[in-house]
Amino acid sequence: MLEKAARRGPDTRERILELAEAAVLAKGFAATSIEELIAAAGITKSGFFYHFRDKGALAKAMMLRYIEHDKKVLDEIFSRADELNDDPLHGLLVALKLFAETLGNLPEAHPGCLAASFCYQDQLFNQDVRTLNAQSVLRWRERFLERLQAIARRYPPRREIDLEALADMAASNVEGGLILGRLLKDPSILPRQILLYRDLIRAIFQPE
Amino acid sequence: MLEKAARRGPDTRERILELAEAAVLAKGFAATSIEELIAAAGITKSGFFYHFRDKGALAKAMMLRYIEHDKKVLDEIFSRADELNDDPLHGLLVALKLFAETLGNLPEAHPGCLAASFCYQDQLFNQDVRTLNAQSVLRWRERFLERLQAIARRYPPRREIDLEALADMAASNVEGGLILGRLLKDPSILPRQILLYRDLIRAIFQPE
DNA sequence: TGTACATCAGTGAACGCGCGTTCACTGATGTAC
DNA sequence: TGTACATCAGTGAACGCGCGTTCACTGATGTAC
Repeated sequence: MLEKAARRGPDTRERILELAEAAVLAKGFAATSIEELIAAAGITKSGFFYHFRDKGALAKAMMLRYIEHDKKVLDEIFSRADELNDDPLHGLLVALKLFAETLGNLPEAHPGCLAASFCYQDQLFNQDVRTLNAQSVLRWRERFLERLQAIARRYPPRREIDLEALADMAASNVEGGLILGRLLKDPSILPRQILLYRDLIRAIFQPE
Repeated sequence: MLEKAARRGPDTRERILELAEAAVLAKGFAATSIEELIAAAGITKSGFFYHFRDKGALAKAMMLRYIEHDKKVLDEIFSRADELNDDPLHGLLVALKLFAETLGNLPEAHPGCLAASFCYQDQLFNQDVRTLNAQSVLRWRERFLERLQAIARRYPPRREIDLEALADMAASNVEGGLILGRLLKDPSILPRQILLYRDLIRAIFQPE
C-alpha cells in the first residue's frame, strides 16, 4: 500500500474523460468513438466498459466533471477578487478582469464549453444529463444576479435595467465569445468580450 | 410545361435541407443519418444521393442555405429599420427591437444556430465548409461595425469603447442567448438579451 | 404532329466497415483469519 | 508469517446492426427535327 501506485495507468478513468472532452469539443459526442478513446488512452475496449457502463455513462461523467471544474474556477476567481476589499462593484470588476486573463491564457488553440456542445446535441442524452447541464448555467445566473443586486443596492443605476438579463449576459457573453473565437480562429475575441462586459457593468453602475 | 409541377415531390432537395437542419440542431451532424432524412422526406437512399454527392455535400449545402437565410433576415430588418429616418443610432435601436421581436416569435421550441452547431463539430467538415461558416459571422461583424462607427461619429461616446468588440457582441449575444435559451428551455432569454444589448448601446451613445 | 433522343428525379439491391455492447476470463493487489 | 479469498482494473474474442456509398437501372418529362 506504501506506493498507492498506479495499478495500471495512473487514473485511467480521468484520462479517458480528459481525452473525451477534447474529442467532443472538436467533433461532437456522436462522432467521438469509444474506439479512438481507448486507442489514445492505451487500454482495450473492455477496459473502457469497466469504467463506464455504456456511452451514456461517459456523457454523464463528462458533465459532472465539467460542472465541478466550472464551479472550482469561478469560486477561485471570485474569492481572489474579494480578498482585499468588500465593495461588491469593485469585486466584480476585479473578478471579470481575472476571468478575462484566465480565459485569454488557456493553452488550447480553440477552447470550448461542454455545456454548449451538449446543448446543440441534447437529443443524444437522457434527462439526467440534460438536467445537469441546465444546472451549470443556473449557477452562473444565481452567482452573478446576487452580485448585481448587491451592487445595485449600493450604486443605484442611472437607468432602469433588467438585472436578471444582465446576470445571464455573463454566461451568454462567454458562450458567444467562445463561438466567435472558434469560428474566426481568434483567441483574443473571448477576453475582449469579457472586458467589454466589464466596461459596460462599470458604465452602468459606477458614479462618474 | 403549363403546370411546371412537382415532378416528384415539390422541391425534394429543399425539403431534405429543411429536415436536415432541424435534425442537426437537435442532435448534431454525425448523429443525423441519411436514413432518417429520406424516411422523413419520403424518398429512397439513392434519391438522396442524386441530390448530394455525399454527406459532405449535404453539409455544404446546409451552410449555404443557412448563410443566405441569415443575410436575408438581417437585410430585411435593417432596411425596415432605416425606412423612415436617417439617424444611424435610431436606426440601430429600431433594428434591434425588430430583431428581438422576430426571434421572440419563432415557432420552434428551441431555436438554434447552425453556425454554432457546426463550429462545435468542425472536425467533421472540410475546409470549404469551415470557411463558409467563418464568413457568416464576419458579415455580422462588418455590418454592426459600420453602424457603430457611423453612430460614434455623430454621437461621441462618453467613455472610450472597443467598437469592434461591441460589434462582435451583437453576434456573440445572439449565440449566447440561444444557448442559454436551450439549456434552460426558456424562449424569453434570447429576446431579453437582445433588448439588453440595445439598452447598453443606447446608454453608451445617447446623449442624456 | 410524330418520333428519337436526352435529361431529370429518382428506384432497388448489395457492399463492407466501424460502431457500441456482451461475456467469460485473468493477473496483480488487498484483506481476514 | 502463511494461506484463502475478494476485489480491482483490466484482456480478448465475438456479436449484430446501422451507416455511408456504389451501381445498374427506370419511368416521366422536355427538346430537336
